[in-house]
Amino acid sequence: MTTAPLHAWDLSPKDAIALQKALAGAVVRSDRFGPGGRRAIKQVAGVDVAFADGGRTIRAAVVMLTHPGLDVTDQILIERPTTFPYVPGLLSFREVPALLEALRQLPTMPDLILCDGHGYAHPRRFGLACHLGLWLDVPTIGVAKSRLTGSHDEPGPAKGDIAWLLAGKGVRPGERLGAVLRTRERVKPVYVSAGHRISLKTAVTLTLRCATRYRLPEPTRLADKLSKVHRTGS
DNA sequence: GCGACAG
DNA sequence: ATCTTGTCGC
Repeated sequence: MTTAPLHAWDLSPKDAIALQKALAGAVVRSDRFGPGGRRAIKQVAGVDVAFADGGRTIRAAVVMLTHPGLDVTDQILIERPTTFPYVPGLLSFREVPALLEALRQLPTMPDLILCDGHGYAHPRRFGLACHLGLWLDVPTIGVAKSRLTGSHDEPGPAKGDIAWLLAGKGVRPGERLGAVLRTRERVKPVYVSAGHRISLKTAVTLTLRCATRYRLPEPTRLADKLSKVHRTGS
């Protein structure tokens, strides 16, 4: 096998997996906000994508909000051809390129990004949130709606209740990969895991802080809504 | 070999 | 993810 380019998105599945293994070790899983590593979070962004034309077009959306006020300050929506198929475990190669194009159109880079998908809770510990965060060197959190890997018990029924997502057989079995968090009473929980430059504990705290009255935290919920806005409205 | 499998 | 209508409940 040839050496996988350290910065390319059009890789074969085999090379994409090799790249994930090579970059996983560079992900920082402790709190390092801002240039100095301890700046306050004043801006938080949510990102998500949707597909159109039977999957041939990918639409990336980013919504910027103030923190902790959660007032929307910027909204970006871009479209481009889909270039990578959906392959479990390789989601970042399909969505990150479009997300980067949308994020670079923001007037300023956010202090934190909430992603729709897993971060550390990934077969090779390199989910979409890790990949995007490492690429931009910005703190990121993975907030997924369903499980990709690992096992867990059912969290309590109250808002804020959690259950740990634990690794199955493989390297470090039983390792804590993320948290299954109940963001609203009696609603299906979400899976929270660290992306880049953040600890799991802080990821859970911030996700909960952004989850005001819906199952999904505001940044991600609004980005999801924006990505599905068809051309006609404004 | 047989399932599982983010969006 | 997307394809799809109405409907039950707070």
